[in-house]
Amino acid sequence: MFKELDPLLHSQLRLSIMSLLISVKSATFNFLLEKTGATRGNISVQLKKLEEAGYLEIDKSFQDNYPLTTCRITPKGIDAFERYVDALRDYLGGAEKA
Amino acid sequence: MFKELDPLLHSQLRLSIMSLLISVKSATFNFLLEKTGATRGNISVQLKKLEEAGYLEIDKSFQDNYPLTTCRITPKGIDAFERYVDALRDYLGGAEKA
DNA sequence: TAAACTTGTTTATTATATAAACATAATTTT
DNA sequence: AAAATTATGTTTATATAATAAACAAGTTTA
Repeated sequence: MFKELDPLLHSQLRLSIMSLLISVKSATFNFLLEKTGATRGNISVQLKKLEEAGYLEIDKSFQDNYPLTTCRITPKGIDAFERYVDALRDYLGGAEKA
Repeated sequence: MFKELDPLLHSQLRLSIMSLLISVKSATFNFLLEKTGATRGNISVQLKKLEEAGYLEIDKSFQDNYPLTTCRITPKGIDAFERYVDALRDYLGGAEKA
C-alpha cells in the first residue's frame, strides 16, 4: 500500500539540502546555511550523513585563506531523491491538486 | 525558501493514517492496522497524538462484544494535511515530474 | 476452566534532529 | 603586537520521536 520512505531523506533539513543540490549541482556550506536557515552544526551533521550514504560528495578546500566546503549530489543521490519523491506520491494521493 | 513541515504530519505512519482517513472519511483500528502494516502499539500511540492535535476524532465502542475504535479526520486535520502537501511542494520542486 | 485469541494501551528502547559548546585560524582593532 | 572579533566548521550534549516489547482486560473455544 505505502512504500517505505527513505529515512535519510525523510528529514526536513536533509531534504532541503538535497532539493537545493538537485537544482544547483554544486553548493558551498554557506550557501546551504543561508538557503536553509539551519545552524552550522546541524548542517555539518546532516552533510556528513548524506555523504556517508553516498548521496553526495564533499570537497574541502581553501578560498582566500578560509576553509571552503563544497557539495555535489551524486547519481546515487539523484536516484534516491527521485525514488523518495515517487514513494511520497502514495501518501499525498488523497490531496492531489490539479 | 522552505516552509516548515508540520512535524506531526512529517512521520511515515502518521502521514499514512492521515492519507487513509482523507480518502475513506472513517476507519477502524484494524483497517489502519492492515493498510499500514504497522504494529498495534505504534498505531495506538500515533492515533492519540493526532487526536490530541485535533486532527482526528476517535470513537470507542463495542461490536460483537469486542472493543471497536473508529477514527474520522476533522476539518482541522484536513486543513493541516493540505498545508503539509503544499509545503512539501517546495522541497520536491527540483524533481517534479510531468 | 484453562488455553488461546481479540483489541488495544502503556512502557521501554533506540534512533534522530537539533542546538550548544568547542576548535582553529584569519582578520581587525587599539 | 596583543587582544578582540570574525569566519568556517566540527564535536558533543540534549530533547524529541518513532517504534516495538510487554502488559491489560475481556472473549471465545476446547
